[in-house]
Amino acid sequence: MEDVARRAGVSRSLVSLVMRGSPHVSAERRSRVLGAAAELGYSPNAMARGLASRQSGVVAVLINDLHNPFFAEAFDGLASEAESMGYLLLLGAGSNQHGSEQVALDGFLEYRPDGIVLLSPRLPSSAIVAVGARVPVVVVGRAVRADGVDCVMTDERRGAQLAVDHLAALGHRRIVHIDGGRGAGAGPRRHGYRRAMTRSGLERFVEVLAGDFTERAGTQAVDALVGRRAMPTAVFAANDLVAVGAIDALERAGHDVPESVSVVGYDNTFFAHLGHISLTTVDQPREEMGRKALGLLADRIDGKRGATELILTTPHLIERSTTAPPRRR
Amino acid sequence: MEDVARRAGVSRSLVSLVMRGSPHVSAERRSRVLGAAAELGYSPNAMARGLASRQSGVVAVLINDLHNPFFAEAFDGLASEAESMGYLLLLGAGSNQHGSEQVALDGFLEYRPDGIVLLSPRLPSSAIVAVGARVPVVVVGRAVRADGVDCVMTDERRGAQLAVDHLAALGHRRIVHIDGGRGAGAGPRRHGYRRAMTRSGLERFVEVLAGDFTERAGTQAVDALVGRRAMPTAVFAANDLVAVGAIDALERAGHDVPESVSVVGYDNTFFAHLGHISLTTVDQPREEMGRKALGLLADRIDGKRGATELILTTPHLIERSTTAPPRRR
DNA sequence: TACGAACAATAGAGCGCTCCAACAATCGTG
DNA sequence: CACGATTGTTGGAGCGCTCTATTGTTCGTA
Repeated sequence: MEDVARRAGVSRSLVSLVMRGSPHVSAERRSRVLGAAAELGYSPNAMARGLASRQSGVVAVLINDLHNPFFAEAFDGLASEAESMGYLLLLGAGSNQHGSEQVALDGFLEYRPDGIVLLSPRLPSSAIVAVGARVPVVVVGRAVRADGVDCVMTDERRGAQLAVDHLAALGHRRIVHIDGGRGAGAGPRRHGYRRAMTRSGLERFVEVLAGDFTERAGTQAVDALVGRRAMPTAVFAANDLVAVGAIDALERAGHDVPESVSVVGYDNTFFAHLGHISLTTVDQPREEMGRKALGLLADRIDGKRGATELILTTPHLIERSTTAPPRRR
Repeated sequence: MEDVARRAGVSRSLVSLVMRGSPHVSAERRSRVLGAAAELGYSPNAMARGLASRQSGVVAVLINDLHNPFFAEAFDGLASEAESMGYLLLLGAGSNQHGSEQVALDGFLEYRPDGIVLLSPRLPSSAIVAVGARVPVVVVGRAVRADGVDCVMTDERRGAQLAVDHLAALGHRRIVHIDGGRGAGAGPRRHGYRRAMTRSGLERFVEVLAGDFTERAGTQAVDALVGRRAMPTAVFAANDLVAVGAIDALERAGHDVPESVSVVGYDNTFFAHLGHISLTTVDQPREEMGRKALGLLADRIDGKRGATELILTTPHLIERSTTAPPRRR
């Protein structure tokens, strides 16, 4: 910076102003500085800038499981918004190991990001509250009540209800739910399933199979199901990955989908619409959620808002080919 | 840090040594410092550290298309290796817009990462060479010859040959290739296809359809194909997404896969093995590629190696259910 | 007992930038 | 035409840390 200033015949401060795009610089000097910078191949040092200005221009994003396309799609929304707002995204993926999410989070904090987005975290709420006290946080896919923590999530209960109602309307009664275990949003979906079943008068058919947000969990849950005297006629899976795993296991065991068993997923991730899969599923507006998350964060960083906010997006049922009326006995 | 030092009754320098895990600190003082840090809720400031030490501990990763599961899987390898080496990963996803990859790259450079990993970049080689001159770079999925730039890629020609040979052995002759356009690795795959066709004596059947590494490209290419007097009996797609798009379009047009047309993909991404898709494809060791990329980078950062290196991984054919002998006329 | 080696701890300079207060130059206004 | 207001520019302090050189201590060895 010193060199650029000397070459342009101005002070270091003026170069700084130009680099930050200040309007209080004469056109002539601006172009002289820019010229000198280009000639010298100067690129500002973001670390020094961050240190001096006490803000980094970085938003850290913690992704729970990169393999789930849901995150890629939500990230798209984050990225497009971040780009237009001039934030750089620092991404960390917590591997499935226990506690690794916390480690990644602590690492992030050292870089003093201006804000943090947690995508479907499995972190204990206490950890999230603690972070929220230090830096603005937006949680996606899960509700956390704490100062400095905003949330963006789908109305999961409603989503579950859509799935169950659809199946019930087709005539299904034995509808089981393979849940998402301790994953973000799994709880509300489970509750929503229970409530919807009750509302449809199917309380005695309620059955929740322990799962996880992975394909493997879907397979395992179905494997445990197969061979029962009374198979369910429909499965409501915690997400699309689970659904796909479940379908695989069902067909392997000789149960056609949807002729013999109907399956509904959740998320409407990209592979749900592939011709060969054509999964009936509950759509979440993933990109929009990402965009809104960054919007909330930016507002809070700019101090535009004090009260915490919870944005609830609306789920929609996407009917495809994995659901049909139950087979006549 | 000053506060911690005062509280522990030591100098700032000593606190610094403790925070960096130096071995030349007495156990007693170390625990005193650690204790004081914990009481004060002190967390080191990575920006200041980076500024003073002239290294950031950050590796920037530029991903071309987050939607392609290939990248998520390669990123896994990167992340696990980065974690064990103590690097933090800064991730940027170039959206499909032209030039946005360059913008993201320039943004990264301001944070003075210790190294950069480019996953299947579409950047012009000249841009990569320029970056390589400033900071260690590893390119995955594409060969770039330049100082300071190492590469990790699959032997694409061999991969293409595996696909073509498999189809030829089944008896196919009209084998078309939907290519990956200007995407990384698309060129070598295209060449490999041509060469393999020639070697199998199928030179006159060579036909390359312009594509891209997306599902949509596969659909469009097939749509343009359908309705010809002489349909090909097999399609070699540039990657799994293209393959899946192609299959969709084929079935929609009434051509069963594999009975009427065989399809081979490339990458063996997670959805290729899903029961309903069961795509025959060419496997690339994605995680391993990620790990090796970070290994190369770390070696270069540590100055362990001067010469540039190109790691070529070996592709394997995974036979599943989208290929079969051509239908008898 | 004396001496250099190894270790433990410290002071102080400086990393590349932003920010604040201060300043000169130009402007409009009564 | 003198005055404060505005605009453009500058020097210098300081962000929170690391690093080098230096000093004080303890140890093993002759």
